[in-house]
Amino acid sequence: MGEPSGIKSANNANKKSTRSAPNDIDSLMPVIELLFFAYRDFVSEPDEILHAFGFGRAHHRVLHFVNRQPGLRVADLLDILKITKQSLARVLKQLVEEGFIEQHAGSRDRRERHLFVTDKGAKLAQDLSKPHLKRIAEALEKIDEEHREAIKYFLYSMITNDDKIDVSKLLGTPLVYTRS
Amino acid sequence: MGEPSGIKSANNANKKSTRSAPNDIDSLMPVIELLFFAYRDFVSEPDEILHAFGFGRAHHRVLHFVNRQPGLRVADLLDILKITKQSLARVLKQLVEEGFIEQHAGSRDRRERHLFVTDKGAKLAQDLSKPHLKRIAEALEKIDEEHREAIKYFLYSMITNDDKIDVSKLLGTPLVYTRS
DNA sequence: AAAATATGTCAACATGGCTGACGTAATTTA
DNA sequence: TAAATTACGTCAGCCATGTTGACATATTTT
Repeated sequence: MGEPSGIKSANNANKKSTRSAPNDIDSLMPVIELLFFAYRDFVSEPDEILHAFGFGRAHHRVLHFVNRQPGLRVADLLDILKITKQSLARVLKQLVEEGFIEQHAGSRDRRERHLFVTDKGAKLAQDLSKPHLKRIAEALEKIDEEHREAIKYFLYSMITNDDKIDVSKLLGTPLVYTRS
Repeated sequence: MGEPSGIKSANNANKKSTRSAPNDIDSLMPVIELLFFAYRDFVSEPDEILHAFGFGRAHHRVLHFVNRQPGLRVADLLDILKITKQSLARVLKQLVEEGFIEQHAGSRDRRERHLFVTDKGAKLAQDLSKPHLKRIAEALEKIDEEHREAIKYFLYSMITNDDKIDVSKLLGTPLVYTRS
């Protein structure tokens, strides 16, 4: 993540760059609403696919993160999803029973359950990611690299401070967020 | 919305600007995840406030949009939220009964119910928006105007095409999205 | 041997989606 | 003007997914 070139590191030192984009309520409210609309529609296509499998968004999230990080432990998943183990257990159990995810006891610590997608699970994860990747690719295609960094930086900034480090590790970004 | 300066209007004509930001899966996946984490944490603070009132996210959405657009009709709200009237009725009823929202029959068409927040409703809407505005303001403070436009453009791009016009109208943005 | 940890499970509850069916008042249309 | 359509409300029930609390089991750490 870090701070791309266009990100101000000083405290609003550059007056000019802030022109016509004040941080008043009327400028910020549309961003709140854009986040709502973006998320509303972003999840809509996967939701339809999931429904055909008798699954829901909760299954999607589990499958996604297990697919992306093979060997993830249950505890890791709880940290990522921020739900209770009972909530997770319900959907994870279904995914395991229906052959989308496999569990293997840890070799060093055999209490741990390491999670892996099966071929079937990988296939579904890929199908679910397709509409997401398409939306994002089509949007970013028209956006310069510098701006893409700003977009990622903005989304990253929406994360609660205490969780930023965890997320940046998870995303494979070695940089730790620091306030300017 | 429109297309800010940094947005490419040609079909990837400028090779240089795309360097080190390919649209491969490994570059795009973190954006999917950032959207998840951003939303997960974005709603977390309002959720806590709502809980103290015995309300949930559904109440928040209704209150937010009615507050932002006084006189909104029930049908408008259904279009915005994309839920069924039965789902809306449940939360709207509570908000009306508890004095956060008022309904007034339309003057031209008396079948219509126009919705307005009461003072109490406006106060709660404001309290709920505070953590949102804070997160966004702090993030955007460090971001140049040009990049801010890119961020809004990106979020707008996540919206399903058929709904883009509605949203741009709602946001008070006169520009209609057009593909380049 | 005792304590802590990782995970699983049972039971019950709340929120907020959904479908389907039906009702009522007001407006529009044939 | 009678009939159709529209805007909205409501009843009933189902499903997904969040919650809390309590307890069990295996394994590792102290």
